[in-house]
Amino acid sequence: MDTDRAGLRERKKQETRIALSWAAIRLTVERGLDNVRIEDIAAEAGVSTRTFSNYFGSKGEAIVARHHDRARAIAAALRERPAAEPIWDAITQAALEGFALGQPVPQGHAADQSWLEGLRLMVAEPALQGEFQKAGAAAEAEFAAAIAERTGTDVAQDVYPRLVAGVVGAALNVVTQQWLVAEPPQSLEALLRDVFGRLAAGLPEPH
Amino acid sequence: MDTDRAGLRERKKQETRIALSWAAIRLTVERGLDNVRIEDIAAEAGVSTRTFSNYFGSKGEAIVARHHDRARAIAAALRERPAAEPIWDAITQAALEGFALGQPVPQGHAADQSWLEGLRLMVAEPALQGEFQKAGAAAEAEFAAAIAERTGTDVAQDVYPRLVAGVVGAALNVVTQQWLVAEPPQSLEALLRDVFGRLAAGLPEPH
DNA sequence: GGCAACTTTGCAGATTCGGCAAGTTGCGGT
DNA sequence: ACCGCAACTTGCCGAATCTGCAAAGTTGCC
Repeated sequence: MDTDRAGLRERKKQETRIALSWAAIRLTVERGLDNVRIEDIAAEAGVSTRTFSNYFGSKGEAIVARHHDRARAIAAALRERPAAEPIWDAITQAALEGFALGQPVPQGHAADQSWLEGLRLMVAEPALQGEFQKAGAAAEAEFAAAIAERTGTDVAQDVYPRLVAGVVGAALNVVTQQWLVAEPPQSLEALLRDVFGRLAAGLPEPH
Repeated sequence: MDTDRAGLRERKKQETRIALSWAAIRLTVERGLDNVRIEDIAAEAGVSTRTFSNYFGSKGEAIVARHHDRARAIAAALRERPAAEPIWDAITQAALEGFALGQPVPQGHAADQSWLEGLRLMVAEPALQGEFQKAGAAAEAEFAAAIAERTGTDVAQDVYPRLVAGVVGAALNVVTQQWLVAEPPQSLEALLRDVFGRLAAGLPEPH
């Protein structure tokens, strides 16, 4: 989390983690999930395969790590929003902040068409679906805690915070997917506002 | 799907599938996920390990198979609801029907305390979280299709059907979890009505 | 009865997973 | 500056999983 305040040790760990995750993503986008072995990812990141296992339990986990970090960033951002702010406004803002941080497309791949195509293939990979969901679920726990805190409810007793957290997670998934696929492209901000607006309105049927 | 109309062949396949899934669940509840090998599950169901792999790609898949089937049943039930019915009523009813079918606790384990305890441990298993979510996600595709059909929207273009499907999936997860943990126990019906009611109301903050 | 389609199964090779012990390196105390 | 501890990396190895392939056993249908 804190890329600044931390010893060399901690920094290096983060670097390896990110290097591994990114290597996993890049190779998967380029070759397809099945054509990437852990060995390749480790080599790409300059560590041993055994070290890979120290960081992630599987290929999927590594690939989804950035997704996971972003979700946690959003949860963290939510805690920072003023308590007086209506909850859906707060969530929308937190999501915007979280998405603003992580660049999903580092380096020079920004407008690369084949990269985008590979990305779409990757997120469509059935074996990764569960992994993405799992990452979201892990973050949802933090969400739920943040929401419980804000609304004075109890995570253990009340359904409310977990329900909102789950719904937000689902919404983020849909937004991410739609953003990736939409033709013509839509801005993340517009998508987020649209989706959270619908949620706050009780998901009325469109007509 | 059709346990009736089908040859002996199809019936046997379903039986094996269910036997495997249930063996996986039972052994996991009793011993814990890490102490169950595919070999054990296959033996329990009276087939070879190779056959296990013909049905499921992993232990996790086998364990969540029933969960998965139920989610699909709910999606199917939704299609049967009258088109005029308000959407949240239809979804609530479909969920009630879907849950009514699958007995999560066959045999004589119904009120068994240690069984319940094992179940809680099982659903808390991190390695299975993703699996559960994945099963839900697979069903969500059918949900989205059903909702799109009902509301005259387009799954590919509109965000609405996927958003609702995702939200419903999240809601079902929360309900299942709450139902399993709630002390004192709450009825599924009450939980479902509560949760879907909140969703339809735009998830207002409790006070 | 007999053929065609489907399912089960054993086997082998590739890959992944996780414990263990040895080697390295950052961090803090003296 | 020095030293010892704790953390991290790594290689090695065995257990477990996954998958293709071909043989053997079943089922459905004429």
